[in-house]
Amino acid sequence: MSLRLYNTLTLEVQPFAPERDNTVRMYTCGPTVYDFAHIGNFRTFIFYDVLRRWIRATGYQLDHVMNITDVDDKIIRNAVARRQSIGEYSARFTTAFFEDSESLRLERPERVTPATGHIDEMAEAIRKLGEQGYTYESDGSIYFRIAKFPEYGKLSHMDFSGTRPGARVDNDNYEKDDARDFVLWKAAKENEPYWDTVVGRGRPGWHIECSVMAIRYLGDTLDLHAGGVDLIFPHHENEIAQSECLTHHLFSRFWVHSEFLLVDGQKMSKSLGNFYTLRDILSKGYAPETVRYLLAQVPYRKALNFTFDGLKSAATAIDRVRNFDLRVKTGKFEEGSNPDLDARAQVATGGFRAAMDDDLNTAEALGSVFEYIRDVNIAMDKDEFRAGNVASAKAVLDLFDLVFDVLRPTAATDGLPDEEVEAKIEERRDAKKARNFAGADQIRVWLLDRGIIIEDTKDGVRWKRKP
RNA sequence: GGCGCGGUAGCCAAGUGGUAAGGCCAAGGUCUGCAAAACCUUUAUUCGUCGGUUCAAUUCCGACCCGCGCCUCCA
Repeated sequence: MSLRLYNTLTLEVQPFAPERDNTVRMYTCGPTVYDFAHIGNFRTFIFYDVLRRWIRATGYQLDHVMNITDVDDKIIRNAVARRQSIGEYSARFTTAFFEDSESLRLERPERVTPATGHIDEMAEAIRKLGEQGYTYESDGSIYFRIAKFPEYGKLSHMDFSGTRPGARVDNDNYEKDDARDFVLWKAAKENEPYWDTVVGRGRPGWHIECSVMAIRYLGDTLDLHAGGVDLIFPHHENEIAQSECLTHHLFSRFWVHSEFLLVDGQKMSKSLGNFYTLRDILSKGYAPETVRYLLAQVPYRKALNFTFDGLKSAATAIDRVRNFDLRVKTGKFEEGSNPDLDARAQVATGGFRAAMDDDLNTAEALGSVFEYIRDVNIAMDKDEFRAGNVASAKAVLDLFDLVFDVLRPTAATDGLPDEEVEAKIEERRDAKKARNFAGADQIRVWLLDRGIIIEDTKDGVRWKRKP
């Protein structure tokens, strides 16, 4: 079985493979850096990351481009309010975004492209669209005339044929011929940053940056374009219109969209005020990988209701896998190998792969891992697990961690050094030998207070740091 | 109103035309000096409601109810 993905264009799950050679050309809509990203935003970025990792696990190379929207109305508004340039203002949040991404263990796309680094190319694209008659000007701004693109609506599956033209006014008070027309280029206004370009003085509309940067780096036709479901209309619909009128080629073969993160059953959003940033969560003492696990475990096309109970549950589930990992890596097993257990591992990895191939069904993939863990724990309890089975157990854990990447605890900044922990464990061992259990328990509590958890096993003492 | 998604145990959640994975929580138990970890048992005669097709439906069809999202900036 090979990778299949739900394509918003066709509303079907379809086999996915790159069109040319072995490289997947993928574009994802990145953050608008006007504020800290919230964990709803990060649900989508984690989805990109899982998708990336599984595309590579499938055996493809990746050329993944993600934009940074570093010029837009909110950035301008906030920068002006602080008497900063938009560059100064957005730099801070771009940095914060990548810090958060790193703590969530998100792989960095092959190319990260800021909008402000591509203004002239956007202007040139707009000029070309104008040459071909797809645009019109109004008060110095340039609009895309959707009436010229009959396929408009094919992604969002909306029918615009009955849309009546008429003078309507959008939020920015720009005049448009048709309510659905969208702005490609905004005329310079007072107190706003602008660029002098072949289409005049002003700044780009939002949608054009993605079209221009995607085509520039990945070619006329992408294999895959991803984003949150709220971008289907109008953003991605507009990208298609611009791009396909520009190149006269299909813009993207696959469109893949992640569902929302909800809070109290409602979309998490800045405007509703019901959002948490990653920093909010971490300050409550949760490890970033807990957030990663929580957001990755629910398949990306299902809305996920965020709760702190869910977060706690995620932390415990990670612990279960880590305990098993520790048991595999530190256990003392008899020589030899139990063929049944290697076969069992095969079933687990096979189930995991099949689930991931099926439109990234992470929930089912996890089921496969947890069933394996239970069976092997049982085998270990019965002393049926052999040293020769360690390799296949590690293979299951490696496959799990290739996607979920939560086994490694985020390093505590102020932990007790390993040597001190070992020394204390030695001290406790002596106390136990002398049957001084009170003393031994005291040491255990002392260590626990410092985040060290001691476990006595028949093979000796095992310890770990509290997550 | 149009388009799309969803309603499965206390919570999260997978799934198939033949009788419900997995995780968390809870209770009891095994093991242990005590813990921890691990394991065992218990927890949905039932999958929003009502019809239909079928030998058989949670899974297919229809109607209805409820929730969410997009249709305006938005992951």
